[in-house]
Amino acid sequence: MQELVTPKQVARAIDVSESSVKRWCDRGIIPSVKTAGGHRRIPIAAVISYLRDTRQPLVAPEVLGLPATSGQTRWVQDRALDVILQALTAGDADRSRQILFDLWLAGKPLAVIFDEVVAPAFAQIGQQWACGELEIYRERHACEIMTRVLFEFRLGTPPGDPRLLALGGTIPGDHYVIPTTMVELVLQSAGWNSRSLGNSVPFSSFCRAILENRPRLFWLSISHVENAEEIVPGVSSLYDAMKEVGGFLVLGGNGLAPEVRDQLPMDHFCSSMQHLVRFADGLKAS
Amino acid sequence: MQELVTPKQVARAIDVSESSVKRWCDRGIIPSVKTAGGHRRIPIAAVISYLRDTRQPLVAPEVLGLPATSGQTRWVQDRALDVILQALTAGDADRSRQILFDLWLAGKPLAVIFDEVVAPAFAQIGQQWACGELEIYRERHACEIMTRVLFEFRLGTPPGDPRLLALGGTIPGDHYVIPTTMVELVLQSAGWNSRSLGNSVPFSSFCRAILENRPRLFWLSISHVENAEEIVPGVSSLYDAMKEVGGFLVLGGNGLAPEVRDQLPMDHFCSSMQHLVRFADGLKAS
DNA sequence: GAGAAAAACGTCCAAATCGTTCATTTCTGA
DNA sequence: TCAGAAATGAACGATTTGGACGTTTTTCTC
Repeated sequence: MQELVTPKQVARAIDVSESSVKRWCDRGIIPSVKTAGGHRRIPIAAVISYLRDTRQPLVAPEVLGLPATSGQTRWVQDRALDVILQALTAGDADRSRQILFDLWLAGKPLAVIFDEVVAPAFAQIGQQWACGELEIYRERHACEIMTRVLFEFRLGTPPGDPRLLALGGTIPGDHYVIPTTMVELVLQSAGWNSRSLGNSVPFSSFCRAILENRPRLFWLSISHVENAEEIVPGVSSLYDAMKEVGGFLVLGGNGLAPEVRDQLPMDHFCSSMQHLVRFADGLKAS
Repeated sequence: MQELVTPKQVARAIDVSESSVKRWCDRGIIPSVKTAGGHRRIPIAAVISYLRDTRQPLVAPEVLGLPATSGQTRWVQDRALDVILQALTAGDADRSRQILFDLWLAGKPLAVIFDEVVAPAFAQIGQQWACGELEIYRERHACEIMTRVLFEFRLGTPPGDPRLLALGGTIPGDHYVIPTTMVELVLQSAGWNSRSLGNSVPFSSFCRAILENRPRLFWLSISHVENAEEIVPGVSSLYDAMKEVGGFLVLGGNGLAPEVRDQLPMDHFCSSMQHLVRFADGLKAS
């Protein structure tokens, strides 16, 4: 735990301008020290006591909850996975939110956070669960917590261009909410008007959704396949529908065996959220 | 999303003069904090609870970054069910949120809103879907929208007493997120520290969760029963676990046949969210 | 260890907010 | 109905705040 933080961090944490924090430091309202070069460093204890004095709520505690990010400090990225894994399996929602929010404040794109922290964390949780090392309820609770945190992020991203409609969801029998929510979020943050239609939607109904809403992009998040023989005809029908409305079909998720994947008609297969963003950006440009 | 707002913003949002807002802050009618320089900062939560208490209309919610309101609360209360049904089946997330937020601002308790608007709406949606009058994807999308709106409400309710731990979830094969989320929310607004452990959790793992976390209350939201023969032994094991930790088991949901329900050991069966609140309040008192 | 990118520095200024005062409007009870 | 009390909204100079700017320090990378 870092003892000293910068005025910028304090400003974000208590929702005032950096100028004010600097002024208060200089006036001694917030005790601070200076580096040899004249940069202010504020002890966390000083921030806490200031907040107590003014009765102010800590607007963004996550900024102070972790060691200084100061932009690109490696520390957070390297340890984020370990720390969030621990928090998620312990059912600590606040800490999980804190870690992701801190990365976001540090300027990391959502796609990177999802690829490098969230996805690996749940891969490991899934593995531990499969090995019997982790109680099922802890795995479920971790999913529940992450779902909530993702929804909170959703509130922070501005609505996308209404003309860039992206729809998607999961196929019958696939109840994993997190991946399709991540896709929705990532596309939204890339400027799309994206909405997940939900989990376990039959192919035929997806087709109707496509024909009725005419999205420019349609995604399928495939984490689990219940009926293998339905996949090929189902995806084919979606592909045909997308061609009819002049849009593109994107698939993703690690529930598909490679030999099945090769049989499926699609415009793109995304092995990561960052791939998806690149493809979606290319589509936007055209 | 901005946590703290200025008196001027509040004044514009509820269409009163800035002077009045300042006076209310100073008198404590609207709790507020001050910056080091003496400027007032008002937590949005304080504004909302003031509006709820005084039944004042929120004229310009966008100033505070809040969802739109119709302003016509009376009209909304009468026709809320019809209007939200229409919005949900049309996939209009903003309008659905607006209706519920209007009701909430008008001072309706969450339990009442859920019992009289949300539950009937989804009952009807489910019926239309079963009759084939409604595309499946529309039903799923409606669920998706409601899930998101419910999570937004979750942010508005203060955290409960940490000693009043309530846990719950749904049984294997039950993937309905909305009811268990509503229970979590209602208990939270009743002052409990409640968390849904997730969907489709095996009974044995629920037992572990109970023994490890020792909740005072445990709920099961039963919307769908996959294996009828598992129910009686499963619920019995939960009941025994709750008795071991000195807590109470509550069941709810319309997925249970009456003859099955009578065989199940439990402390209370809740046919509505308002019943649940009453039971939980009684528990709190003791 | 040097070069480059990012963050923080100090300073300045327009805009916002402060506390106060004072008409005006609204409420209340005889 | 009307006088007095209470609340509201507007106006004022003094103070605080937030953002912009070019310069300096820190951090990252090679």
